[in-house]
Amino acid sequence: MKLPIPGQPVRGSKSGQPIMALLDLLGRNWAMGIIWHLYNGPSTFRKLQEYCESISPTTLNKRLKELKESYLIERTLEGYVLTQQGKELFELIEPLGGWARKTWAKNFEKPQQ
Amino acid sequence: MKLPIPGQPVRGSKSGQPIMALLDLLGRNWAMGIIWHLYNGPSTFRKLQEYCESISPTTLNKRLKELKESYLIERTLEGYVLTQQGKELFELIEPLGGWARKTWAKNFEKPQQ
DNA sequence: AATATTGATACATATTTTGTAGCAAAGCTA
DNA sequence: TAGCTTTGCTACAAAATATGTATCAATATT
Repeated sequence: MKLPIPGQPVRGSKSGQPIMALLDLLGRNWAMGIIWHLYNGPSTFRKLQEYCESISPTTLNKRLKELKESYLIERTLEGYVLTQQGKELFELIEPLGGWARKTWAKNFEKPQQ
Repeated sequence: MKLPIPGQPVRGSKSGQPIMALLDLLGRNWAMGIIWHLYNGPSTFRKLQEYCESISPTTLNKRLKELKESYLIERTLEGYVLTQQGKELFELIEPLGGWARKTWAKNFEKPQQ
């Protein structure tokens, strides 16, 4: 899958508006999950495989490459880590957690008896 | 593709933590793009097809169904619209737009001469 | 009554992901 | 130093998804 690059055509925008490029990147299987997990600290390839419970190594490797090329993660001696920008991005996504739990999940609760 | 429901196993979490269910849902092709476009107001199926420049009707229809069943959009006489929760979700995602443009996109600019 | 628009479906093809196996490199252990 | 283990990753077939084009029935418009 082609790396979505702001300013170049991406899925959703021929002109490659940055937000569309970002949504294309983040909208790929597991991309946000990887960022989510890495916020807790460095993680090895195998640890990420465990965390992301059903990711295949092929896909994990593809996502890691894409996120690296997008300046969101990097590989260090300790394993994969978020870059400064990766952390910023996580912090933007982070509020979804509380909302999902406090608001959205309520829709799916079984009706009380 | 199975609808990800909080509290049930989803990609990324056997226990179906709400955030994982949400990331699974939003991580599907075009899901965030659809929400993004609908924030501007009601839109018909055909309009969405235009906006989401290369979505196929099959996929659009699938995403619309999923987002409806997830209480994020609904169909009215005016077309598809965000529900209250859909708007809340958009507002959580919205800051990504500015960040993508002001921070992230800079990485990809051609080096100055 | 004829035409256009809309929300969708059918279906073949293309793309992506999974799942399993396995490999080479590096680190430990005896 | 010879064997285990762990790690990051690749191969590859099978399964799941998405695309692209055609088309349809229902409704709106002229």
